[in-house]
Amino acid sequence: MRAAPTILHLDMDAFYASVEQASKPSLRGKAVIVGGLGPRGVVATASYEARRFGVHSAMPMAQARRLCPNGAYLIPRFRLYQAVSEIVMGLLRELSPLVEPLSLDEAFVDLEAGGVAFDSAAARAAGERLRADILAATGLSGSVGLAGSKMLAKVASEEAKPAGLLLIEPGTERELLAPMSVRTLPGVGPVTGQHLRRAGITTVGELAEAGEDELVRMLGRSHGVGLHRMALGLDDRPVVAERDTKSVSVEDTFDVDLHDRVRIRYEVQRLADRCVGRLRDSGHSGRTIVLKVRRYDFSTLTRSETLRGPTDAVAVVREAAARLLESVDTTGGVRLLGVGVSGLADYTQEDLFAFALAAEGEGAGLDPADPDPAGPDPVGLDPVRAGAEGAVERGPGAVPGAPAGAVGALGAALDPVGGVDGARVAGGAVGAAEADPSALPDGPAGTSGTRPSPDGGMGAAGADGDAEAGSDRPAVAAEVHGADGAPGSTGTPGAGEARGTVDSVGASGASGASGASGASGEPRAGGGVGAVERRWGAGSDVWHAVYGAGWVQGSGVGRVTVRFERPGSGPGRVRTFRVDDPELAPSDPLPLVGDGPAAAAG
DNA sequence: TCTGGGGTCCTGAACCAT
DNA sequence: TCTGATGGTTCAGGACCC
Repeated sequence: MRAAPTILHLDMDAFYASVEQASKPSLRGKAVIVGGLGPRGVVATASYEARRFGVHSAMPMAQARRLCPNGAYLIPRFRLYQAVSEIVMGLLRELSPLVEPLSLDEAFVDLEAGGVAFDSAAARAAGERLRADILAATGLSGSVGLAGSKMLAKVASEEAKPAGLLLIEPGTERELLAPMSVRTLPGVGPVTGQHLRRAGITTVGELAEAGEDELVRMLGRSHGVGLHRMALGLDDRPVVAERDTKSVSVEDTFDVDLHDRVRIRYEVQRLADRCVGRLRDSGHSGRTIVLKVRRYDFSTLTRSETLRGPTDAVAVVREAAARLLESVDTTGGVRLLGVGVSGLADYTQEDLFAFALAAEGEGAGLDPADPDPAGPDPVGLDPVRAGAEGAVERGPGAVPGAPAGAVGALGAALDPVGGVDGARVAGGAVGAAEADPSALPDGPAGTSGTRPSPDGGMGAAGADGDAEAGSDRPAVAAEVHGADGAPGSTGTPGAGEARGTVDSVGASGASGASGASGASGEPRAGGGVGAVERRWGAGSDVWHAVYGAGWVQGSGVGRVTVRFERPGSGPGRVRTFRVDDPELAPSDPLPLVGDGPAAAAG
């Protein structure tokens, strides 16, 4: 707690939704909801227009649709948000070397460390200047809180929202905090809040009066002491520029609960592959492997295993995850699976055992984690080590069609009864014709998985996968209703079994779309040389040789509807083309302002 | 109504070594 | 050798955050 309000907290307003509105002028002033579009999706961000309908973050998407049926529902485009975030963080670093990012849209800045401000007046001026600079550089608004501690700066920015600045003068904090809800304090969520309410404590003032001993008794030592200090406005935590990553994990929620044990094992393997890919990207190895299982009733359990030394070997992580799975009862169904690695080291210990195992198991098709060791791994190599990112990331998402087809085939091949899972995937998703055989876990399944799609035409909507597999482009699927009355493309939720990650949300839209939209095209893939029909994901950016930049508002029945507008323009006109119009091509997002994020976002 | 994904931190139990 | 105290590590679960 310092004597001058020189800790700044920046919070961008409705960040994802604001970026989408900035990038698509026709959505400005409209209710925009960004999040997962699958049947189990939740809202990541809602624009302030959507919040007026009662839509808010973490709300189930189905509920949001009921509250705001005419909103524009969009899949997150994290690459674009990241690019915008980098611009904002760059502006913060001009203020001080001590910048502590909390997420893409939030950060603390120590203004004293930057020599920018040592008193209230200078801090306020710096905050105002920052807001103006962010607006000029990105076209977006952010809210700024200034105080003598991180906690109070965060409270201040929350109070300042939207598009404001609030400075809490040291000495006034207790008075300011006293009437506020206990939920205002960081660390008080729904559970603790309820706990406190039952004890008759609803405001920060009451929390301060309760006394440390009482809070320790109720909440435990660490939480109780910390919360009491917060209630008194005491917080000495410094702004920390660099924070070490402690764990890396990936998880998928399935649109339909999984029952088939073979399928569950297969998904765990794929998650292990993706997790190792992420681990290596971050330059880490890790000792503790964690398996997470959320069951049909939403109960969650974790199982972990600590190895003798850190590893980043696919085979080792796969095997450990498979062992952990054996100790879990999945009767009744599984809605989520996750694999994580903690106990990170920033070096990779050469694990000879792992190498031996990898060479023996993955190369020779003897991977003990392979559900069908008899079939040689079509990839033939550690997909991560070999740099075949597609194989790793393809998964549920980047490539809705491929894995769905693959998985469906797996289910169908291994479940003589017809495998509810497999059957549904195969029926809804499709794209088997485009499914990369390397995505299949074994030979026979691969064979059946690569049969031509019976749907044909738009029925193959789910299969945009391979085009995206090797690209960094996020799956861009969206449903836009009411933007100007153009028909939105509503999928058939639940028809597929795509999962809820970012990319898999795309998959969800795609597989569910079954002829509507949701499938993204083949960005930079060379125009899909074969007989593959091009498909366009609603919300994705395109370029037309005559009309210029636009974005896909919907597609179906061999047609794609594009709205031609750019961040700097007014709302644009809508035109419809054949999906194979040679003058229409996918493109990268345009910069929101000037030459901003586009290049970086590409 | 029906609950994402990727994290961090804390607590308590069990186990082991000293 | 047995017992108890103590402390570190591992494991599992839960709460919270964005």
